[in-house]
Amino acid sequence: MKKKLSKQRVGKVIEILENHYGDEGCGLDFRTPYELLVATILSAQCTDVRVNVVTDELFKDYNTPQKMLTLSQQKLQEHIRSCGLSKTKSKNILATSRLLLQVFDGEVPKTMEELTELPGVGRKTANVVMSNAFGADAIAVDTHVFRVSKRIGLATGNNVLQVEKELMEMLPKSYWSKAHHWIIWHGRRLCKARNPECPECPLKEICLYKDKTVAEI
DNA sequence: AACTCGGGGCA
DNA sequence: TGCCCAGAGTT
Repeated sequence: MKKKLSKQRVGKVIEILENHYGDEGCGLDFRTPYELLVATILSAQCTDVRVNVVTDELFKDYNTPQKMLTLSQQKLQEHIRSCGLSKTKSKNILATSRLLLQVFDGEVPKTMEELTELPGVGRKTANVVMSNAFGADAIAVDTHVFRVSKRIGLATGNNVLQVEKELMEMLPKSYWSKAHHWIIWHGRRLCKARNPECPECPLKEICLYKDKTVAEI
């Protein structure tokens, strides 16, 4: 039996998150489509803070497919070492850059189908590019968004597709991008997968998950 | 659905 | 030391 979601409640949750976080934690949405694509590939199993440190340096000289391909895989691997999984990621970034030049005329494609064809680009990365770079009607659901949305009562689904659909239904489109950031930031800072800091949480009065000390989601 | 990739931050 | 991290690909 699914719990019913109320738009009124959702509005309250978003209002609280906005007042609490505002412009904090505006991670990966300020780059060009290519930079955003590369940064998001790098973000797998790695915190946004580390991705930003690495890409701030990397993109000074290598912010297009052409420039990226002047790097050997070995050299790129050294640049992105601290993001982890650097062997796979460097290989995928170079293969993707090659495909962009050979198949997509040097541009980042604008459909989910084409994006997910690129090596190292899965549903989540494609979604981030579609929504953040091209303003498409999409909300990227990662582990934080999935967990936090369910805890604070923005979604009830049991997979990312359901949660994505619910969030798009429950949130005004003008808030999709901002809400996405707030939810992720909240998941990093307080609503952590394990040992969430509920006493510090601005949502503790209305959260469905309050007072839990062990993660169940 | 479960497993692997992986270096660095933090307890 | 051991655990964890804005996922993707393979089996």
